Order: sequence, then C-alpha cells, then structure tokens
Amino acid sequence: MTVTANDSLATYDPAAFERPSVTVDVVAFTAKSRRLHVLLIRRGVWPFEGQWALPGGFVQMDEDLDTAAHRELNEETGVAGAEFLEQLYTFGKVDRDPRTRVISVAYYALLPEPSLAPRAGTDASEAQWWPVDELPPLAFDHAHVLEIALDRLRAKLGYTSVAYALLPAEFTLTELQNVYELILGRELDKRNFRKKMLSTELLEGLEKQRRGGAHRPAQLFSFTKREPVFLD
Amino acid sequence: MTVTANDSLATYDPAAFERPSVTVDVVAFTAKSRRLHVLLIRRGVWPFEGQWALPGGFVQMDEDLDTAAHRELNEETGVAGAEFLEQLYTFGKVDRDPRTRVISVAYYALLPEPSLAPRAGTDASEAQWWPVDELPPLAFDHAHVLEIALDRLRAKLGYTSVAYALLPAEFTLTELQNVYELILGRELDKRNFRKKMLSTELLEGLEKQRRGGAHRPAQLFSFTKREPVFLD
DNA sequence: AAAATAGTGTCTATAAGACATTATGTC
DNA sequence: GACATAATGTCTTATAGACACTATTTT
Repeated sequence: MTVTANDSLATYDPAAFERPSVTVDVVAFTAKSRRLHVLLIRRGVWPFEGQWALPGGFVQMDEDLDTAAHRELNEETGVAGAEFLEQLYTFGKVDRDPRTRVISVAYYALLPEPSLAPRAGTDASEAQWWPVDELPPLAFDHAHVLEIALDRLRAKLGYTSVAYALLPAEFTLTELQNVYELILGRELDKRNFRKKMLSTELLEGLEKQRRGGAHRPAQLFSFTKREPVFLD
Repeated sequence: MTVTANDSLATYDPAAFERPSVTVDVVAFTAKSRRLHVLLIRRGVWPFEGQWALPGGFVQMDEDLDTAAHRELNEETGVAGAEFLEQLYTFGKVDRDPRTRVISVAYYALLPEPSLAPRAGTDASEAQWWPVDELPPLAFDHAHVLEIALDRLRAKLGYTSVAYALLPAEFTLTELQNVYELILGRELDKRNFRKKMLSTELLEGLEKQRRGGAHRPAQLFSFTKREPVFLD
C-alpha cells in the first residue's frame, strides 16, 4: 500500500512527497564454451563512465516491472523475449547511486547459448558476454547484485527444472550435465546424474541423435515442460 | 543501475523523468492460540477506507528499505525491533493502486507470541492480529502479497531455522512442534520430529523445566543461534 | 584397430516415515 | 490413583553416492 491509513492529508496529493527513482537491472546468464557467462554493457556516461555494468534503466510509468526488465534487456543488448526472467531482489541502499536516490528492482534471466554476439543496443555503447569467474570491475553495487543472482541460480538449480532455460529445445544428457556442472562449479557422477534426471518426468527421449566426431552418437532429449517445475 | 549508458541527456537531470511512488508493506506473522496470525491495520482514508490492509507506507529519501519497513511497522502497529524481517518481493503492477503509480517493496516479519495487543500507531486507526485462515477482505493487492508471504514462510521453515523467530528465548519441544504444525497446516509425528530437531546442532537443552497442569513437566530448550541457519 | 564419447547397474550408507509404550508430574 | 502431557527406539523404505566396464560411431 502507499499512503498510510491516517495520513495527515485528508485527500491524497501525489506531489506531496519527494520520490526516489526506480530502475530495473537484469543479470542475464548463459552457458557458453563450458563456462557460465553474464551479459554486461559498458557505460557511456557519468557516473562510472567507461565501466561495465548490468543492463537496466528507468521503469516507465505505464509499464509493469517485468515488462521494464524485458524492454531494458532488449534495448541495451539486443536480447529479446528471454524465456526465463524472474525477479531477484530489490536494492535500495540510500547511497548506492551517486546521482540521487535510486531503488533498483533486479531481475535475472536465463538464455540458451546465444547464436549471435549481443549487439549494442540503442542505449549502450557496447554489450558483451563475460565469464562469471573473470569479471571486470562493475559499476554501482552490481558486483553484489550479481553474487546474489548466482546464489539464487545455484539454489534454484537444485530444486527446480530451471536448467531447461539454458538449453536449446533438443539436447543430450551430457549437455544437460554440463549445465549443472558449470553452475554448481563441480563435477557430477555421470551414472547418478542420468539416473536421477530420468527418474523425474521432466525429460522426454527423442527418436533422434546428435552425431559429431569419431564416437558413438548421443540420444537427444527435450524437456516435457519449458517452465520451472519443482523436482520430485 | 539507473540512467542507462547513453541517455540522450549528456548530464543527468534528476527532474527529467516522472517517478513512481515507492512504499514498503509488511506482513507480520506470529503464532498465537495455536493458529498463525497476521497483523493488519484498518485504513482511515480513501482508497479502501475502512478496509483492512497490511501496515506500510512511503519510503523516505534518506532511509534504507529495511529501515523503512521497521519504521512503518512500528508507527502503524506499535511493533518495534522485529528480530526477523526479510524482503519478500516487489509488487509493481501499473494499476495496483488507484491513486497513482505505486511500487511496493514487501517484507515479512516473524514475531514471538505478542504479550501485548498491538496498539494502533500514529498513522493507523486500528491494528489487530488476524488468523491467516479467517481474514477479512484486504485492500489493494494485499491478499496476494499475503499469499506469497505464506508460501515463502512455509518453504523457508523446511530448510532453515526460521522457527526460532516465532518463539521466545526458551521453549519446549512441543511448543516448537506446534509452530511447525500450524505453519505447515498438518500434524507431525512427535518422535520423528524430535529425532530430527535434536540431530541438528540448533537446539540447546537447558537445565530447566516448564510446569503447568497435572502432568509431567517439559524440558526447556533454546536455539544456539537466533538467526536463520540452513538445516543440515 | 584406434580414438572418443555414449550408455549402463550394483552395492552401501543415510535419511524419512510408520508406529506404541513408559515416565513423571499435579490434583 | 487418575489424569495429562513428556519422553523414548526399532524397523522399513526411499534416496544419494561411490564406483568400472561395454557400446557405437568415425577416421
């Protein structure tokens, strides 16, 4: 709610209070060359000019928060229609932005391996995928935001099917295992992994194979539901 | 972040954009007479005048979000210094408030059984504990907010030690079990519950007993850490 | 036939759940 | 001694983890 029950004003006056700015910032993850990557943009203006930052920007008066997150991601990096985009946390420390009071509603997105390099959007001078374990210094409190996003992604991987959002429609069990390994940062046992995955009803075996290289081809699978589902 | 990298403005002008209002709302839970309760206030002004709502109000320009949540809870209900207060989710649908665009950062708080009835604060005409399964109609999207808070509390009870925040410093195992049962909404097996709880290192047995009524007294326990801890 | 990745099963340890009786205080 | 709640252990089942060899394709 907004105006508390008994404001001293008998009627509501929207201009009565000074208001903070509200932005959305997006932590977009993808799995690429066996490493987890995040999409960053290089800032063109003060403050933190020339530094890398999360894509994001002002929430407009006539758009929902989720819509704003999609829009900013698209405008600044060219990534449109992220299949998975979820609110992460709202960061509102008084001094997190040197310009004025800015409250940032952070989102995180999961994307299948990008076939195209991100193009710099209309608002960003440059957009680029960075491996999460080799990041440049980040503007504002974005290093902190990113850490929280990583924690959430790791946790969520354990009890939901979010991995689907990092994979294309068809994939091999080895590719699925790679996604788990690169997010969790440790190796998993192949037999146990497959046993567990196939015991859920999340995967559907296809009548197709992926061949590539001098070895046995792998069966392709797809997720029965491309939406997050709780495991077990 | 806030202003995107290449705003059309070369320098930042804080007055350039129309801004939404930002509020905090607090879902305060307690365990009382074997039922889970939420603290609501009755609104004194339009909109939803006379209806029940979550305590909350404007975030001030010079206070952090957590601080604002503590302050509003105190001002509107007299509850000060909640031991557990955690951000829940940010609600920002364009039309969630009939007055103007209002983005609400929701928090949830856990309180030990209140010894005093809540007093109406300076801003609220009335404040009262309501059983979560017998709520009055709520203002704004507060019924939705409350549902999300309940889901979160139930989930968190399963994998952390949050129950400590709903209990006084010293309690019996039966009291602890009651808290679990009333949040989860089902009965638990006494022996299994105690076995599991005592196998964690969360509880410390005290050399004290609680007597009351014509029966064997119960041993008192306390939590070793009064902060949320992941189980196992 | 050599190389490379796919695919498969058993055994063990641990955790979760079902279940009933005895203990100790008050009145 | 009647009553009321506290306290306690075993067995079964399900789940997680360690562990090594065979299968199939390309070159």
